[in-house]
Amino acid sequence: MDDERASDVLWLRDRPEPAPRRAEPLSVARIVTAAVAELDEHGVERLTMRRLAQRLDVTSTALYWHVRTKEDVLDLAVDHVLGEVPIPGEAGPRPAVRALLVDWRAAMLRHPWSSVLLGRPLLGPNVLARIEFLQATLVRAGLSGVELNTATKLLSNVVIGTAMNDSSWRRLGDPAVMAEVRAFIGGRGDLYPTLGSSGFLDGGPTDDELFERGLDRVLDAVGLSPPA
Amino acid sequence: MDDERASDVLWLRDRPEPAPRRAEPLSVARIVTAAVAELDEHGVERLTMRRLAQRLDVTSTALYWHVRTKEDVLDLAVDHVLGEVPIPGEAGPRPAVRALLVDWRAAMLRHPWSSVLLGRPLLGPNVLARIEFLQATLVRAGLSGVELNTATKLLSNVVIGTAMNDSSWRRLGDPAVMAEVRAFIGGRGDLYPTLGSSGFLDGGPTDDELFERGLDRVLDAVGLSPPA
DNA sequence: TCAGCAACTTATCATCGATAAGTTCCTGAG
DNA sequence: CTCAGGAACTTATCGATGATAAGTTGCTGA
Repeated sequence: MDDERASDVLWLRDRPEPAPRRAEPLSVARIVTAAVAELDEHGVERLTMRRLAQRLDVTSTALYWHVRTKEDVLDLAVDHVLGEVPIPGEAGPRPAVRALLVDWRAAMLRHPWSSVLLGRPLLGPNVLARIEFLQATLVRAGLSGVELNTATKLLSNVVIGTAMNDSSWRRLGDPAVMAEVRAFIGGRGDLYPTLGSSGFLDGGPTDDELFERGLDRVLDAVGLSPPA
Repeated sequence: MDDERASDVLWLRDRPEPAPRRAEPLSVARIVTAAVAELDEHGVERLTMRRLAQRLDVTSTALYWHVRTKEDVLDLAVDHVLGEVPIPGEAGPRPAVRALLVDWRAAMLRHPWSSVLLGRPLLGPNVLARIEFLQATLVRAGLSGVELNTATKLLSNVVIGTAMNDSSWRRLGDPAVMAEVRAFIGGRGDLYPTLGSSGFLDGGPTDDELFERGLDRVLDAVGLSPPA
């Protein structure tokens, strides 16, 4: 791609082959799809404009025709992940909110790199649509004013926090490393007596169960009528 | 530092001046302090091993004597921020937990770059000490088993989520940009009817107030005896 | 038919993280 | 007193990376 030199001598150079006729032209959509795939496979630190271009069979500079910076690509990728979150249909406010948030978290955990990229303001259309739905549903449940905004922020914070935490643990995946961590903390009973023996690090319910338990508590606390 | 060429001709080169006698030698602690300062001033994307070295009046490669990679520096910087969070003294469980979490959030918002770096597992001594305190206090309040771990995760997730969200909004600080965002969302009443009119983006209580309100709800929900 | 623009490629930068190979100064054993 | 040796640096250098500038190509419509 970026390499591949031609001869310096004019007459020895290959004639510019029939030009393979690009099947489908590049587009922002294709770039984003490729970026998400690349991120899923190799993680955020290995996403390079060149690697991305290679995957699309283009030179890296071609990307800049469709996209202004690499950051644009990352923003688009994050919003793409949120596009995977289904917006609940007809349902009572509580089940609707619960489903939205559970799926939101699940989508982020399917793409663990996405939580690393939450640093910048989330303003993509997919994010906004989900926050709009969240808040609209809370309104439907009778919230308003300060209570409404408290609940909106609290709920989205819980999801983002959990995605952040759980996916970062998941990212160090290697069970050997995980065992090392447990051994380190468990071995320092002087410093971490509670953490070492509470089952916080191992055993017990899965992340998902703990999250859903916590979420139900928050939904209660926020004033969404408890499940029948 | 890294530049500054000498003559190629041996006899024309300056004699190696008296060697300014380094006052205090480099150390991991000094590196971290400088890193935090640099991050506070210029943000995460401008932290460079060279800039960091320059601030310490050393060449960039000198840093690698004390630190293995740049990531080490970032990990240390994040843990340093958590070191600023005071561990509450004698107090009832609820006020203690509340104070810890409020201060935790405040520390992260004082260093808005820190939330961007939460991607990796938090295993520094300062983080662990605070999580240990959190969980120990919850035990003191009577929690145990699944309830305990649910509460621990939920509470830390709420803090991390809020730090993430609020600091990313704060980071786009420029009121002009903020106004632009508001105008964009408010102008799309077709897409975002609720968000545009709920005061979610502007007016009303500050981030801090909304956070503390939400936190109190969660503390209730988690089974910490409500305040007297 | 040909001007002109969209959609690329080639060439090239400055900058970055990191390694390898010196260099210098201080310390302590003899 | 000295001098070996290691701690704490510096110089030189590498390959990658994000990004820009300046071509090049081929389709389209007047």
